[in-house]
Amino acid sequence: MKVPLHIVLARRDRLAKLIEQERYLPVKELCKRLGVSEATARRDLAALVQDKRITRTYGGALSEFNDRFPSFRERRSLGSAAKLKIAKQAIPMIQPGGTYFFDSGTTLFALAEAFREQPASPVRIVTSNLPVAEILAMVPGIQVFLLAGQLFHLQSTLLGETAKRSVEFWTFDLAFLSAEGMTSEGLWNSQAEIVDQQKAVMRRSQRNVFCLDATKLERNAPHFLVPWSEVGALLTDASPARLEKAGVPSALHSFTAKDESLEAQSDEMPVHIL
Amino acid sequence: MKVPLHIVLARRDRLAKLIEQERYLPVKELCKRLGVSEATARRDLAALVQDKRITRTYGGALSEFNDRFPSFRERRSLGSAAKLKIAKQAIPMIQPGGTYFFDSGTTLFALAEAFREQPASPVRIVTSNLPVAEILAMVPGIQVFLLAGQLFHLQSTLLGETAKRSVEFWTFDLAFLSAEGMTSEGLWNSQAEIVDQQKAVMRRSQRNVFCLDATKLERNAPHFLVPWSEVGALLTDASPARLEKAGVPSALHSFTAKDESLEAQSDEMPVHIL
DNA sequence: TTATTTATGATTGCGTTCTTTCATAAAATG
DNA sequence: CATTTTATGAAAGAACGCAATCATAAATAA
Repeated sequence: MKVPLHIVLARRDRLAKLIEQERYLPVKELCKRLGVSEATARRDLAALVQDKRITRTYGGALSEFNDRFPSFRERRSLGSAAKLKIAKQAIPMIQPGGTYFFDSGTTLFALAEAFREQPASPVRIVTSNLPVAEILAMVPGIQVFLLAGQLFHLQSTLLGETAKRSVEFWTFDLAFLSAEGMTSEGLWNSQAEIVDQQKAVMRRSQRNVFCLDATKLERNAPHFLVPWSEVGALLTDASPARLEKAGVPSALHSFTAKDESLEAQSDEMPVHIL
Repeated sequence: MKVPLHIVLARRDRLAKLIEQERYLPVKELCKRLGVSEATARRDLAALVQDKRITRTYGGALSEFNDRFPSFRERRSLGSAAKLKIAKQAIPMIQPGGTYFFDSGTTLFALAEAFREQPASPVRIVTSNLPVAEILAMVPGIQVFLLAGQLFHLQSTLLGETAKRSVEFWTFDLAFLSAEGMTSEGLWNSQAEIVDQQKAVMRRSQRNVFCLDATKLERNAPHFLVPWSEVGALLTDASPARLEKAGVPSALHSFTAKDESLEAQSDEMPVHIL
């Protein structure tokens, strides 16, 4: 029989969390835990695969691991040229005495690694990104604060209601944020909880700077984050031509200083910033 | 046909590494990559399961994720005999469905390491102790929550006003706490911020269990934490005689089950609990 | 309210994986 | 060298998972 939509979505969320926690679960086990038939479990799994939140295997399901959410340590090494370019442009935005938020994701980890080499001091860094916290806590002059929240080891990030609430303790001079995809409408992310948290951060921040490499262009994700009108700045290695074609407002195409040596390492053109 | 033993073992090693790299591989894929029949692949997989190097699923195999972070394996060994004894006594107190607080400090890290080996499931673990969070977040069935707070790298712990406030989100069935010293008056700690946070935790917890090895006996520290009257239970490897001499109330000397094999490993006598 | 939509679980047929058995050929063993 | 041991792949049948179909009942829309 039909069931209210919010119940279905809540169950799928529970399902995704179960798989995230256990890393792998066979279909039968999922049926037992959710109290649904195999047919429904399969349908839910198919929906989560569609949203790229899990990976299906014969007889079960894995938490997402290969293309979009490899575990943090695996992802670190990938796509470093583009991320380095973005980081180089972001670092001058960090001024002594300020309070900055670092979002989850490998792009922000790359920024943290670069920032560690030429830190502004003193600064306060607030993050839900454990690897970021760990490397920056070692640097003299940097105070590192973690949000509260549930720790998901595959992403090494803190999420959930408590994370969102602990954002309210802060006001940020600037928040460095990331997303899974950008289209003409704006920015998208794959998990509702991440979006919620990011929105909470944006409300507490004077400026919001989004860091997305070119692979995110014209890519969709299940949850809408923000329209371009609310994006303060975009740091990317995508060319103006590609941004134009993807429908990113031209106000966000404007250049900052180019770094020729870095450009040579990437097939994309220079970094842009409003 | 029969094949030399070292070839077989080398192939199994390759197989284990493949699975570790990819986290999951279906049997057919393994056959292709190793150039063997399904029968042989299955037999190899069974051998690796026997050695606890992988986990088998219907249609494939998963890496055994504890082995994916070798740094934790190294750290596992440095738990002293006293801390192990305390951990062994603490673990039965952790019941499925409960919410538990793990304090900062190496004693609680040792407890977390022991708990990981025989976890109750499902449980919620709340901590300000980053190493504890990291190792427990990998265990299926354990939900790990971090408090907010400033990260102090030397102690790998979260402290400060935000940490204290984020304790207020929780109520604990039981809190495992540590301290720097115990005297006839009660328990002491070295940092005011730690004491503040511990007091906040104790207010939110139904039971408070303190874990202190015998070296803490008759040791002072600058900040007073609690009198013995407010201590729910004490887990220690100190003998009743020494506790008596140090002025610890005899109500806290009472025995639980002894573990003879463990006693032999320590110069101190058995673990006590109220 | 009535009508429409749709989430669900049961069923059926098909494809996949698993276990067991067996013959074979090469390694081990003496 | 002769004998024993055993790693291998093939095959058969059982067990299992999957996609498609369908009736049902509850949610949604009118």
